[in-house]
Amino acid sequence: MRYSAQKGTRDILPSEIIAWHKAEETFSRVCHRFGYEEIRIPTFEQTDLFQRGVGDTTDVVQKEMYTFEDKGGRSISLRPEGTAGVVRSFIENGMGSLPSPVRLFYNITAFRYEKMQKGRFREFHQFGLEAFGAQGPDIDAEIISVLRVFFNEMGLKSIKLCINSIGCPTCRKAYNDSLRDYFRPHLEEMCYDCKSRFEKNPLRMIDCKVPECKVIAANAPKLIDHLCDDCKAHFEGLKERLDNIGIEYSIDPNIVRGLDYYTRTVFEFVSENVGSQGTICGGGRYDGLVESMGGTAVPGIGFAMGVERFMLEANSQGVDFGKTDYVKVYLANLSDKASMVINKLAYELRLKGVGCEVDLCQRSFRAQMKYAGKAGIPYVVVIGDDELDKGEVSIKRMSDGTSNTVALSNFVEYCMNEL
RNA sequence: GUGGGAUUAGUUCAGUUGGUUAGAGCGCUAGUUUGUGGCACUAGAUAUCGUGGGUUCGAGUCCCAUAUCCCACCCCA
Repeated sequence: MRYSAQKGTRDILPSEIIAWHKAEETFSRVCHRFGYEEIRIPTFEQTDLFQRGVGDTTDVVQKEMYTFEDKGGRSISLRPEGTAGVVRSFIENGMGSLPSPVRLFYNITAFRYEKMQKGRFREFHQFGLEAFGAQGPDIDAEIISVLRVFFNEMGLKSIKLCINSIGCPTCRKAYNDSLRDYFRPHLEEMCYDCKSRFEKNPLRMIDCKVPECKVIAANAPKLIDHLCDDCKAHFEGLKERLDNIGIEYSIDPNIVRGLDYYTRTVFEFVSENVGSQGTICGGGRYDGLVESMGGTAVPGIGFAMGVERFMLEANSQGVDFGKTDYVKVYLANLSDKASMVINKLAYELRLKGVGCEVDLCQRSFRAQMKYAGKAGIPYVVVIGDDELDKGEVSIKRMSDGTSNTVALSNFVEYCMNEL
């Protein structure tokens, strides 16, 4: 045990990969069904892209990025999320001139230098999606419904949707003023951090974890009650659309996304079972982001789902991912002569698209049967000198032990059609 | 960044107040009279007991350090 996987990284072994394929395939299928197309973006970008895109003041950028200098002296960072890179690509490739909306999805790894715990890794996977150029709440409802369809297709029940609006820069400014009015009389009783937050970012005072502050903050005005008319109309529009298509949600005024770029709609899909890492998916609108990263003013919206967390939830809900059936038939040999014929047959089967296995370990016949049984291979054909003489083989179905006799000359075709 | 638990075979774990060659289940390999698997039975392989120090006649067991894993807080996906 010389080497072990680095902290926060893990191997996804063959026993798990079935579930991953199912999830990846389902996500991509559902996205395609809505008109989204896949994009693949680089694993690293220049550090500045994330500082600007994700936000200089966020925890993610301040202390969780894998940043290093390359041999040309450039500061490079492994992507901590997908949106910044997709926005960069959108601008760089002139996608603004494509018919709106431009809808993209992705399946990426991302990297955050964090202390690990359940459902949190340093290298982790995200399914994500971004849509550019749609202003109104229809697209908000659409991306939420992408997720609902995905969960439904995967057989997941009871994933709770929480929505909120965090307004636009205009209403946030007004809201900050009313927050200061509220907190000003209580400021003396509050913690050091909150006192310093008071001027800079009173929004943060709301989710302070110090018990005394919590009591005071409980009755603070909610941003959602102080939205400007446009933002309020947008939020009402979203609720109306979700109601219309029958997607349930609850409004959680405490959802404040950790990434700076969000505006208006923010939402989360939360596990109802588990607690702390229960946020399976988070997303929202980012109307100012493209412009702030050097593009034209184009509204955007997207989400990212933590695939590891999704898997955790799927497993705890007992989702059945099925099993693979790549190998259809095992060709057991009874002699060296038969083994030669078998190798030829196996090659031909594989050329024709039938998965099969043969003995590679010089095992006894009995051991070959044991192997085929343990490997879960559904059919076994035994070939020895008798079969070669008669020109006939019998194909045994392992599930019930019954067998069929087939002419050797017809064997490949039989496998292609019947197994 | 703060706090808690753990580390013994491929894996899950046992290991008494410190005392001889460190155990079990599962898995793996082979076999149970030579041509039909899953069950059962028999045999076998595999451990520098996380690493480095220390105490002791003697350490898997006690002490110190360190690494790693797991979990919670914070934050997030």
